[in-house]
Amino acid sequence: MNDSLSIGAAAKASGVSAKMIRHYESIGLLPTAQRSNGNYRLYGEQDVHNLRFIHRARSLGFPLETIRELLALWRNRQRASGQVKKLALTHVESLEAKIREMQEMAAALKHLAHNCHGDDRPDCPILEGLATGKGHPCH
Amino acid sequence: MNDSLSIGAAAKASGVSAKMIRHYESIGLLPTAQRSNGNYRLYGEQDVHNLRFIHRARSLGFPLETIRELLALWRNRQRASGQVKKLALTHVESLEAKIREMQEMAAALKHLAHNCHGDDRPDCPILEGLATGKGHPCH
DNA sequence: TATGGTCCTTCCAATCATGGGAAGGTCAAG
DNA sequence: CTTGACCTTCCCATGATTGGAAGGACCATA
Repeated sequence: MNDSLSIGAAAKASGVSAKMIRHYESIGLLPTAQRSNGNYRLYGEQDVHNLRFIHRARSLGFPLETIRELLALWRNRQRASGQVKKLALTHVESLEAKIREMQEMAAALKHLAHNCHGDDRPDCPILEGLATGKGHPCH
Repeated sequence: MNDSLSIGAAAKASGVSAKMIRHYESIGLLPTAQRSNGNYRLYGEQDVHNLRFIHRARSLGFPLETIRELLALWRNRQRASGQVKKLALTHVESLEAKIREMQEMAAALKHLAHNCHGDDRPDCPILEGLATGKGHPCH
């Protein structure tokens, strides 16, 4: 055996689960893996690099379709860094939009909860807020 | 015809789409709707109240299973407000956890993008960061 | 060599909330 | 009676990931 890894070993080495490695191959995010005599997938150093790249991009929240583009740019040594930066900043904007949205939810909810004594009594401004729309984010 | 609304009218009145109203009924979040002669669903004032409650709770990010509990508490006049408050604050925590996570992603990505000139040249710290793990959130 | 344990294979299904669309029934107005 | 807007049910798709079943392959040790 040379320096090839089984899918389980590649999973440990890259941080991507074996399940996901198969999935990424099936949707064409990864090239078809080499196979052993026993039909096991085999992974080399370059494959593990690819997997780690994907793992890091996922951990930054990039959707798989964007990762597909990032991989293509990564492999293309004639790429323009502007293209990469644009993908990154677009993603930052969508992250920040979601963050703002959730911050509004949390703030509205904390406001409602603040006025709720939270004991055994049935009186509850949270339910009232949900029922009437008072103290509700603009919508 | 009395004060009953069709599903489309109830959708407009509540902000919940007709598609979703049917879905909520199918998963037991809403009671089975009354039917007209022609088998159309009919909604009264109380149903629209329910739908608006659900719509507001969704807009605060509550998952449907929690909304199911909130509806039960809303209907139960012997509820303890502490139960409601607990559901609300648990949800606030999960919102804040997700917010923190996404803020870390955005910060790491902005850091990488900050060092990328973003022009026609191929040199790109963002791709390098993804490839090597430098400037990466603790993981 | 038999056997068990661990890895691998493929395929199918579930999550969560929502929406799209097909094929067909109902209803009001013209 | 036709037209068009609405309704019905049913199936499928999204995005990323995980779970499991059923079966084959590999390897160590007894």
